[in-house]
Amino acid sequence: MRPDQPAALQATAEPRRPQARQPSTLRDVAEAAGVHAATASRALNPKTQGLVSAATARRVLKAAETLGYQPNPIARSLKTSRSFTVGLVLPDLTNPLFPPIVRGIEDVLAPGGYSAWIVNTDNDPQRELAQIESLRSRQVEGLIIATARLDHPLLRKMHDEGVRMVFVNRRVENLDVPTVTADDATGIALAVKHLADLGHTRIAHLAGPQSTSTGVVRSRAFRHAIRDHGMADDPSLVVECARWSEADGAGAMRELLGRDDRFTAVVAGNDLIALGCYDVFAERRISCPADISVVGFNDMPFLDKLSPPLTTVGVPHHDIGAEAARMLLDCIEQPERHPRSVLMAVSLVIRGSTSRPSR
Amino acid sequence: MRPDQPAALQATAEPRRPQARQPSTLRDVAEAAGVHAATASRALNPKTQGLVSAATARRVLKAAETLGYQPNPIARSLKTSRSFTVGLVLPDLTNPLFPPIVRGIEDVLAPGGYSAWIVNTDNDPQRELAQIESLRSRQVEGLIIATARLDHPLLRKMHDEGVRMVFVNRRVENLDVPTVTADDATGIALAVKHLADLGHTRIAHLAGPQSTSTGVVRSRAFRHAIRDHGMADDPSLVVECARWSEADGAGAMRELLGRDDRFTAVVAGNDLIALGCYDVFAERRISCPADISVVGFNDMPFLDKLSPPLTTVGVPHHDIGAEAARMLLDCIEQPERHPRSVLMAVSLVIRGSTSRPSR
DNA sequence: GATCTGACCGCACTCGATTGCATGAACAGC
DNA sequence: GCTGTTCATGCAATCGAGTGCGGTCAGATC
Repeated sequence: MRPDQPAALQATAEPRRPQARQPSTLRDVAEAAGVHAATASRALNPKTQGLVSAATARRVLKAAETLGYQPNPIARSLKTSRSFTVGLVLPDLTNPLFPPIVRGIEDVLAPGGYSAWIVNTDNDPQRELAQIESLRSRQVEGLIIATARLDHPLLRKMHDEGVRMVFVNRRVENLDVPTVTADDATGIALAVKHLADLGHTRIAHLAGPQSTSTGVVRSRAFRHAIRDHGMADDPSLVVECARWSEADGAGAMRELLGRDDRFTAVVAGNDLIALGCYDVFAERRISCPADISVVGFNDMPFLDKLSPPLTTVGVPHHDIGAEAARMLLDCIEQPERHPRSVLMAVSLVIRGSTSRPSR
Repeated sequence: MRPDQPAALQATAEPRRPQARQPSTLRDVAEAAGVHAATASRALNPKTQGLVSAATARRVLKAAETLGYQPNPIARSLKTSRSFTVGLVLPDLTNPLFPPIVRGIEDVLAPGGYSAWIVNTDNDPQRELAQIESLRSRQVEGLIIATARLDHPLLRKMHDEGVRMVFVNRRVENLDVPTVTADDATGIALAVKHLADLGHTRIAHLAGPQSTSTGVVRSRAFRHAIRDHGMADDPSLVVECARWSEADGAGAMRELLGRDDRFTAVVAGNDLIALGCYDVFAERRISCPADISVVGFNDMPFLDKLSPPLTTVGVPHHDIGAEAARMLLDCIEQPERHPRSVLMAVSLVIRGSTSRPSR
């Protein structure tokens, strides 16, 4: 004590910013309850509560309550090497396909006490590596991956290292990792059938990247469906897009129109590619669906407000996310359980971009 | 060594899952370099590297390199109480307005070595509290908040506690927190001027929630602009939406049509509200823009593909996020610097939903 | 009354990195 | 040859929580 020093000076010495009264720790609780920190720890943890007498447990709980004690997740993670966090690896959050999936994931994780950490890779392997390393160094307990390519050494290596993961939408060739995808083949079959029923006989396909399982499955399903309906499997009616993007969809559509304009309908690899078609239609004053019908895939938000509203294959975004999260939690909490993969049911959403052919 | 035991059995004893050879620690590096862990720590940290001789620093760096050493962020956080993580509090990620903002934030954070942790509140104060507490317990170094309401006790309390934060899009009444918003008033003025120039004389406004600063600023700007153009400030032409949603926008439009259908144009509080108008137009076979012109706000993605393409006020989403992140980093790294707020410039994006009035 | 049992609790260490302090060596100056 | 610096490095504590092990004490048993 130095009574000669003005109190005011002492006060101004420290609190430049109103110090967020630092949260109480386990030791504080222990002290308040008159026990050792170890005892407080056991009393607070349901799994070890039996090691403590009921009376002291109550005292500790009460102390924790009045102090508003919140365990420090960082300290806990350091000691237990658990984080109750999972990583979510997306190509790009601005693709409207993903936010509903994210919400589905979070809705399942939250009740289990887990949270998701979202990163974007922009389909750049460098970025992907950096982001995944960042997630792993933060002790995520598993990863939900939406960026898989058929040939994906990084993911293959991680699988060999025993990293727990679940794929959504896409898979890696010959890699036995639990996966949840839409039933792509059925979706494409529905789309082709719809067009065939309308009377289309020359149907083109703007395929997604053949470096992704989704692109391969959908384009293979397209060719099967075409033949199933007695049409010729004409390779000149299939164009591959390098990426799942509007710009690539537009490019592919221009390519297609350059090759042959006698087709009357297009099955796009996904909705963004279909949007690319719309761009080209606007450019060249092609009328949809009068001149060309278009079907998309995914039923991402707001398609019903397009001009014309896009006919597409509806997939249960939210459920896909939820199911992926459930699968990952299973991997974490019941490692012995055999991993499973699921196909989610799809349905055709018929809107204004498809009609009978006019030619 | 127990040569009597078959090697195969030894192999199967342990590695059910190919153990992710655990990452090397600072002690491993120190040992490899033949120094103490403390020395290794100093050698690896640029700020303390001067305390170590150049020769040992080199040895340590090399050892770290060959071992592929990555510092454990959890242990570091525990000791330094820094996390290089900021929290990002959104109402709902599925609102297409936010993903581009998120990307803007990440683009600024990443070069600084920071990451963002995204949470959704669904505008539910309970959830918001829980999510923010979760973020704070994870030692986030600051928060970027997109859920502010004019009256927001939680945020006010956090500000009093010295929590570093930045608001985006909206603010809290009388709370001096750095904020980055679009120039709402100018945007609305541009919209009204555009409609007035087209010849509209009865212009309605579907206001956003008046519990948000954005809702208040935009509706006030609307009334000012109306008077500036010599029109009557008729309260029956303004309807408030309870939330910034398509459904509420539709409800408000129905209400407006019930009151008076002589208006020829609508300034919607934001794009989602404008989409609600589209829904009602479809419902009642009202033609846009022939019967009623509509202007939105925000220029969220894909509006150009609507039918009709929506005229709206364009805001620099990416830059808003980037600027918010910069401001937060300033708060963190230069606490003495006086906080600033910025208005981002907007521009009118004229598309097909506005035309001269037909009546 | 000595011994045993078992419930309860505290000690001390650990997780991995950081940092104040102390030690030691090398070297200059007298 | 002795003292005083300076620089490099090691020691040990710390962040907050979790946990193996051992100690204490009450009550039961013979």
